[in-house]
Amino acid sequence: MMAERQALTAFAALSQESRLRIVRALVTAGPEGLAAGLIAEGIGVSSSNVSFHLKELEHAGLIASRREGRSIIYSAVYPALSGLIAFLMRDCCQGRPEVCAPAVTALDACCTPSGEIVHA
Amino acid sequence: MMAERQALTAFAALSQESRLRIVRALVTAGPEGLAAGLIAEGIGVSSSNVSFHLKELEHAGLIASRREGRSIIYSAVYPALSGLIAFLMRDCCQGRPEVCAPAVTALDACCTPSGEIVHA
DNA sequence: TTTATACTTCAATGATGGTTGAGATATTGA
DNA sequence: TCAATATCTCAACCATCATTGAAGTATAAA
Repeated sequence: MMAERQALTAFAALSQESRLRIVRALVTAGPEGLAAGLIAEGIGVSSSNVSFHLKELEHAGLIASRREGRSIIYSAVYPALSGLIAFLMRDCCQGRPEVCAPAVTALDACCTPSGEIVHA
Repeated sequence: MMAERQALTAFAALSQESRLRIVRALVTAGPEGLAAGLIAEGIGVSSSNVSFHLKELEHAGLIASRREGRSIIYSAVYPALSGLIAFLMRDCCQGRPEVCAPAVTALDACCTPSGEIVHA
């Protein structure tokens, strides 16, 4: 059960443009993750800057890192994201599931890559 | 489809202790909402302070307000919360649903009030 | 209309956060 | 070992945010 302080740290981490883009990139990249250099290139910031933000995200528990050769690979910590969602929506409907059902549906849809397939 | 800027504003709004408590209180309160005074009392801040934070949350689109007599009633905007979750987890699993399945489960469980029932 | 209640607005203060660039550390190949 | 690559640490600067208290607005009751 995620604590309030943990949730606050996570939301603070996600409230900055570069960091939100990093997390989105790692969420879509999957468990294999991405090297710091690739991330910096992808979001268009300096290496020192991406390093700062990666540390923030790691401290918040949203991403994890491992060394591979001279690269450091970062990846999303999916359970932390699940926990955050659960914290936000806990006891959301007071016995009225129709109130929070759209949220469940929205999350279910996340497993359908890149929207256009929905129209197929 | 939620835009990045909208998500950033929402996460920034949720990254402050008083505001996170306000949202949690309104999420559990349900669509009827709560009067500003009750919210201030519940989280233990001054009326001027809760007013400031309620405005922030309203600008972020996470809560809505309506006047009822001399009270102003605030309530959670559930679709905004769903949208935020969807934005964060979009394309999360790259064809591997098992990666994001725990998030779906966590959210499903939100309709089961106060956690302990999980152990039953 | 006067008084009380419920909230909001405003300005001033102190605290926190983001960016930058220079220098340091770690790994690899020549 | 030397040089190149990849990333991190640090300090300084500027910008943004939270809190407070006083004054203002809106509604309702006496």
